[in-house]
Amino acid sequence: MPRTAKSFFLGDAVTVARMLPGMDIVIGSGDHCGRYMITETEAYLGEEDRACHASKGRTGRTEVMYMEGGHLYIYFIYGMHWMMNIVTGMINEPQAVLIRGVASVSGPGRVTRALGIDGSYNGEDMNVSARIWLEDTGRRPALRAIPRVGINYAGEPWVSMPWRFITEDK
DNA sequence: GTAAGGATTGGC
DNA sequence: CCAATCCTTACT
Repeated sequence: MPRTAKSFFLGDAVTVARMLPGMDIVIGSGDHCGRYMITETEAYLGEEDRACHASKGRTGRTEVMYMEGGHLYIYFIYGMHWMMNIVTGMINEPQAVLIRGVASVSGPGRVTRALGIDGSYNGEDMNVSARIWLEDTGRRPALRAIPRVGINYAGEPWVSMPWRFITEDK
């Protein structure tokens, strides 16, 4: 199965977040080799989106979000969890999609633990990386679109935007 | 330098 | 409900 075309990542985060469920993350590095079907995503859409880290502007942490779509934005939260995001859009359009679930693994912290993702993947380009990439399986599962979680601080309208996508069969 | 809080999880 | 646990950001 071919690696997803680079153009796929250049769309806006909401569009990409809707298309990711059903696709496979393929990760291969030594003792961690695997294929994981994405089941849940959340879109974070640029500096205007108060829930998006880029709403603080360009900082050391958010720098990778300003890169071209296809790069990984990995950050550490609550002193114990890695979060995995796929950057989307053109250069200087800070958007990303949080991977909240893969088949049989629910929760973004559990996803990174299952895949062995850590800070060393921050900035990795899925278009060229030899250890992690995306494959379009052609599956397009039915989705529920509901508000994002854990972002009450963002206020309206951001807290109510239905930018969390989860496969119906869960 | 200091302080506040977090795109979560697991345990009580 | 709440602690864990440390990084990022904002402010002095």
